[in-house]
Order: sequence, then structure tokens, then C-alpha cells
Amino acid sequence: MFVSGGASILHADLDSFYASVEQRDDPALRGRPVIVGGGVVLAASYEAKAFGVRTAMGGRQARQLCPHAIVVPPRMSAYSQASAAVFEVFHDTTPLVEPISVDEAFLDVGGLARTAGRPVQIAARLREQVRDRVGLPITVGIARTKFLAKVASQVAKPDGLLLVEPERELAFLHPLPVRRLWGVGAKTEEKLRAHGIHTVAQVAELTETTLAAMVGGAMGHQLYCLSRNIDRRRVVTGVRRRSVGAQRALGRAGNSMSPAEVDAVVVNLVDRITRRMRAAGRTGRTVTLRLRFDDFGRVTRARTLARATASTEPVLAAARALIADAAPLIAERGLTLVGFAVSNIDPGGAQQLELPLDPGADQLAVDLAIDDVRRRFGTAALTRGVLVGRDPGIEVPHLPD
DNA sequence: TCTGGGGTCCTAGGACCC
DNA sequence: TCTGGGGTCCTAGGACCC
Repeated sequence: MFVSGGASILHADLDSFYASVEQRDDPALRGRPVIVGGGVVLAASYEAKAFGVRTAMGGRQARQLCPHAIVVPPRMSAYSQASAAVFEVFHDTTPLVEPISVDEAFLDVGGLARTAGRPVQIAARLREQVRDRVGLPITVGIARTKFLAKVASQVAKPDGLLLVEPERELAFLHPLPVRRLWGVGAKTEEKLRAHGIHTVAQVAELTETTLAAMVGGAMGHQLYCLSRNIDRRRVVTGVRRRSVGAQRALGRAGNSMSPAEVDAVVVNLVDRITRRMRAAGRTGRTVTLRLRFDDFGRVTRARTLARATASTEPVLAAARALIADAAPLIAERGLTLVGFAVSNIDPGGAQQLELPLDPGADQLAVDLAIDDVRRRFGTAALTRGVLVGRDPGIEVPHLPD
């Protein structure tokens, strides 16, 4: 099966995910402006967005814009369940699903023409299924590249479906504002604006060298490519996490916390992180402390351990040492947020691959199972693994480190 | 505008190695 | 005593994304 060159990448994106779940579960909320989250807007229904309410906006401002909005507290477990149900629909559609977040994924449906129809038909059916089985609206963008599929879904929102045919890619892309380009936020938008550049078409007129001088090498290259819809990224499954973190906003109360109270927060954060790492079978080496102060200034401090771990004690020891080093900063600037992340995740150290073998499996069966793992995960998969056999007569091949 | 919680990637300097 | 070129790892900060 070879790539046809047609538009066969789907970007599926649930609309106002948290708010839609709330409207689904409480009929009284349907058709009305709903805001999820009090201090900060975690999600807003389209009825609330019509008043200018946006995700990540302060709660006070949101209520000023939309005084009659119904504000509900988040119900994370309900969203997790809804997400799992939606991903079930995704996986029923194609095995090539690349999750981006709880409410978003890329799907490659290029190889399904014979069995499932054209991508537009597949996308329409997927939307119906999510509506019928989970009760949520979802928007799907279809294009030849991941980047453009995502742009298409953004343009098609809410509750829409948009196919960008290969022959009209640039006609679709070029009139859009630069902010639509992946990686362009407030700062980069401002840099480009300073040069009189507002649209994707204007970016596409520039050389890579010119762009690199404006926004840096990597970003310049990216903008050069995306503005021409050059995007060779494939839809990939099984992307590994690179860090695990947790944080807690303390507000002004953080200013007056005693060292013991801060330590209690640290212990709790480290416990949550290492618990999740153990559950996922991952280890990491670098512990990063993240602090936010009264003036909203931010700072990070990091420490790298001798070996990767998911145990509470060494991570907690590093976390406490980082806090101790930062104590003068905290005293001086006033603490309002503390967080940790463990990164430098070991690519294989903690993964225990269980090879299913029939009872009485012989050496050949073990070798075949290992070959299968190598085919699926690459030859590097086993180089740092440990295999435990019950029968001492069966050998695990010596694997170079 | 006054701010949650979870992430990713890039840049740049210093230490260290061959 | 001074000197190249190339590479890795670590730390800190910044921008961006959902």
C-alpha cells in the first residue's frame, strides 16, 4: 500500500470539550452559555464564546463579559470517561490514531478506500458515531498534511466537516492570518507584524533566510515550510511521554506559608508524580522545580540524578534540595505557585514487555516472540530490557547495551 | 487581562571530552 | 603556553500548545 497523495489525514477535535460534556449531562445547560471552572475558564460553550469568553481567561473577566453564564466546577473523571469513549470510536475507524490531547487526534484513513470509502465519507460517519455513541459534537478537518488538516478543523468549528482538496491547498491557506500557523503565538505574531506581515501569503513570499533572521532558525524553517504546506510528518501511534509533572497554584496565600506548609505541598506533588510514573512504568532522571512569584515572574531550577528512578525518596530528596536552594528567592519575591516535573525519561528502562507464550514454550517460541517485538518496536526495544523466564532452560539472548 | 494544570520544543552558555 | 574542531550533557529561560 503506497501513499496516494490524496487528502487522507483527519484531524478530529471535540468542540468546547468540557462544556459540551456538561451540556450533554444536564439538559438545563443546553443552548445556554456555560463556563467550566471558576478562577480561570477551563472551557466555554459556544453560547458563552459568543460573548467573548475564551479559554484561560480570568473568571472575573469572563463573568463581566457574560453575566448570565452558568459557571460549573470541572468534573475531570466525567471528561476522562468521555475521552476514552471517543477514542474508542477513533480506533474503530482506523488503527492509525495519533492522540494529541484528551479531545484531539490525527487519524490516517489513507489505506481504507476499499473497505470504508473515501475520507469524507469516513469522516462523516465518524462524526455521526461520536454523536450517537458518546453524545458529543466533533469537528473534523481533512487534508493531505497534518498541519492543514488541523487548520481545516479550526476553520470548520463548531460541529463541522471540512475537506481541503490537494489542488486548492494554497488558495485555502494563504488568506489566513499568521496566527493560524503552528507555533505562532502572541510573540511571534508581534515580530511578524513589526515587519508588516499579517497573512500566510505574505510569509510564503519570504525566503527561509529572511524568516530565520526575524524569528530564529528553527521557527524560520518551520514557517517557511508551513506557509507552503510542506509537512512531511506522518500520523504515528504510540508516542512516548517526555516528562511527567504536577503543579499547584497557591495564590496570595502562598506568601504567608511556613516552610513546613510548603514542604507538605512538595511532598504531595512528588507523590502524585512518582505514583503516575510507576503506574505508567516510566523512570526519569531530571527533576525540575518551577516557581511563580507575586509579580508573576517565573523561575526554574533543575537537578539531574545519577540514575533514572520512579521512587518517591530520591525524587523527593532532589525536590527538597531545589526548594532549599530557592529559599532566598521565595522569601524575597513571594511564592504563588510551585510545581515539579520529572524529565529525561528513560526510553526503555522501565518498560517491561511481557511476551505472551504458550505453556511449555521452547527456545524457538521465545526467539519468535523477540523477533515480533523487534518488528513492532524497533531493534532498540530490547537492548536495555530485562527478560525474566520461568524455565531456566530457556535463554534470553545477550543483548548489547 | 490579572492568570489552572498539563505538556512540547528551541536557544544559549558552560563544563567536559577527544 | 596557546591553540582547532567537533561532540555530549546539563542548566535556565522562553515561547507555544491544549
